[in-house]
Amino acid sequence: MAPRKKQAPEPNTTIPVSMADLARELGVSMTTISRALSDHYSIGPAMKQKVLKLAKKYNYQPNRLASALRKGKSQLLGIVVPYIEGRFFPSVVHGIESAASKAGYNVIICQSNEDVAQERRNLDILLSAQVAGVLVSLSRTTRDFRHFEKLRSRGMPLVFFDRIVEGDNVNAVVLDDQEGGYVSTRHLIEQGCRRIAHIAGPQHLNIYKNRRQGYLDALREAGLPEDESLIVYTDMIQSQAIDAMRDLLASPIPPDGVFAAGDYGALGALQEVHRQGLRVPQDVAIAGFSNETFTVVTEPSITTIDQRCEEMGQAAVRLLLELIEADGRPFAPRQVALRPELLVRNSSVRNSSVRNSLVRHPEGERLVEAAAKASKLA
Amino acid sequence: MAPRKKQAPEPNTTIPVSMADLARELGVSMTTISRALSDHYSIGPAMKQKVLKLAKKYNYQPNRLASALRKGKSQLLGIVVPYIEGRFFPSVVHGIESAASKAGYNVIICQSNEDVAQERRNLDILLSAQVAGVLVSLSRTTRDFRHFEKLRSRGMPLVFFDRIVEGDNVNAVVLDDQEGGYVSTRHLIEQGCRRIAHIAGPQHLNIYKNRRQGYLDALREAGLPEDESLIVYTDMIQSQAIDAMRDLLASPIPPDGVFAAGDYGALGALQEVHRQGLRVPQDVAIAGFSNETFTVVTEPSITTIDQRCEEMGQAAVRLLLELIEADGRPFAPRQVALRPELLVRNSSVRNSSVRNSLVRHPEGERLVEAAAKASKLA
DNA sequence: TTGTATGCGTTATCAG
DNA sequence: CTGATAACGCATACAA
Repeated sequence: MAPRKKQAPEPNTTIPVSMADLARELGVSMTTISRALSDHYSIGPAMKQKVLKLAKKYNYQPNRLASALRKGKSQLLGIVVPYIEGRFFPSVVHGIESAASKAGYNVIICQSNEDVAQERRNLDILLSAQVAGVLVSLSRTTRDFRHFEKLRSRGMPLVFFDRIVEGDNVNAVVLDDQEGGYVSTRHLIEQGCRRIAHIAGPQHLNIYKNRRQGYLDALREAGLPEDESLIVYTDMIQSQAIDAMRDLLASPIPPDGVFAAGDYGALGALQEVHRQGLRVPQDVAIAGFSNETFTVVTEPSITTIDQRCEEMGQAAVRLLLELIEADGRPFAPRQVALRPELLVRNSSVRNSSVRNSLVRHPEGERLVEAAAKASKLA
Repeated sequence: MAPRKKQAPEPNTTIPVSMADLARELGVSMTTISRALSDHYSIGPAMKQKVLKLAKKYNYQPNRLASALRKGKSQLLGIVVPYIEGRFFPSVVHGIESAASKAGYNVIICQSNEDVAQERRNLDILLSAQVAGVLVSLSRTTRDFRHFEKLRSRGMPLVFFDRIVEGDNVNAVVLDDQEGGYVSTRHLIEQGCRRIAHIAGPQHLNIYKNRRQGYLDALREAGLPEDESLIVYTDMIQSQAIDAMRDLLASPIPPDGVFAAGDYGALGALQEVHRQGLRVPQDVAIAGFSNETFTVVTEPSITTIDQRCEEMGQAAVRLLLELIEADGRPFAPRQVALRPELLVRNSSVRNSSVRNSLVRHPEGERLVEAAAKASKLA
């Protein structure tokens, strides 16, 4: 029996209306109703109008569950991210939701909390929910990828973003970190730096490895020596960057520029340079990576790389929709690498004419205002 | 006809298995399968084991769509937020998702982009998706609340958070902003400030109105005069706060403390005080609001109010689940106000002994590390 | 152009 | 304790 409440309903309670109800009211078949509502070709315009009008009158809401059950595909996309915090993932999710909703899809969001087991469970849940496709950014503890095999065997469209399974048989969207390291370093070189240090992150993580490689590429291109003593490996946290910078400044020939593979590294470097009474960017120019919110509020503001978070989300959705539309037909997997954007700010600009024009760093202000807007109600 | 592909399936493609399949294989009825899987009381333990084993063998995944369709309720919660960016909303969503998934629910997330029309559309979509309940933070352009009436008439459980519909006939979770303004100001008073300015936000927004009221409460309690010339109204952005601070410092008796109703206000104040060669906190102590990420990286770090974002999400889910479980039975609406947490940092601590112990501001470091962790892969 | 009939996968009811 | 059956709301193959 239907679980419809037979008991006396609450005072102002409306019971939802179904296609069958509309059909009965109009004295036509459900088929007709269905066709009118889904804008099927074989439907008389007069009939269609009548149906639409009645639907509006009764405030008809299609039941997407029923539709999805029947069609075997819902209008839902699943997202699995390690967590929804910090600057990066929320922005990507923002991009995903926007792109998805524009295409008529909604998103179910799951957090793996950096835990493979939970990642696995999330995938199962999304399968159960009959989502049309899945977007995944890997948990840090994921070393074994069999659970994704399961999705594949079920024919579930799958796109990775940011933290991806390496290889050319997966669909994925990433930032071109190597390019990011390259343009940052080249920028420092263009500003006259000749001895550029690198505050590196953990090299088992691809992003940091690639940023370092980009740094080396730029040095090589400029004919500058690759000096391992100028590279300090850290966990990319502020305190370690401070130590790193202290060591670098204590060396016989201290650096005149620093490319940090993360903004917290750049921040630590900036603080230590200041502490030693040196000037940024005149004595040491600094560039970071990730466009953290704080990079525009430091004194001076920090040059950094924007990771195109929203674009990443959009690109991932685009790819996923293609995959969904392919509907099981052969589809050549694609890996998309987004071009990072160098945001030049005061921590790196030595040319004074350029510098003056940058003092107001408009893109920075935009960022600050956007962030202020984004922070609660402000 | 079922849309099951009749064409030759892809090489390693598995077709999903249903209860009917299991029933056939075991030679029992679907009813039995259903009961075994849903742990119904009237099922033999032997039978149950057999079924569970077979389910595992075939990797059975229940179809939640079918279940929800039949039961008239899904295991989905809907969230409508203005956007997923900045510090606040992502954290709340994080809290919501965690609490929901712990209770066996998943969340569909929708952005209104500060647009009532989209907010309305989102609610319709969520109704269509047959969610079990809805969590809403109002768009800024929402002045008319009839669309929520529709949810109510459908008996859809609804909880507001942060940006709520005022009144005691709604379920809502908010931060106690007045308390926040109060404890911040009292803290400044305890640090010896006797002339405390207030950088206020737009007063048509409740949060800012309430923070201002809390500020006044603290002054009154301490017997300090309420001086309107010490209150500057801004849109809570950095540039306006700089101007505000300049004016305040130019007055005949400049303030020795500033409570800003937002961290961007505190930041601007800090910068202007420094620019004028004054010291923070010795000459002017400063406190902000919202615990933005940058408040721990400024020099000095900024005392602020934590908004309990995650707790807010959790509380909202708790309330919503109660509502869902009440299942239409009379439920007295409840408004929950979370206690804000004062985070004392260097911008406000004048007592040197306390100050030294705070130089490392452990909660700040935790924050920084968490943020670093949260920023991409770091 | 419209109608009839059936099934998607699950669960509730009722009878054994 | 188990089974047969109907129904949730919708979409489609097929007949008219």
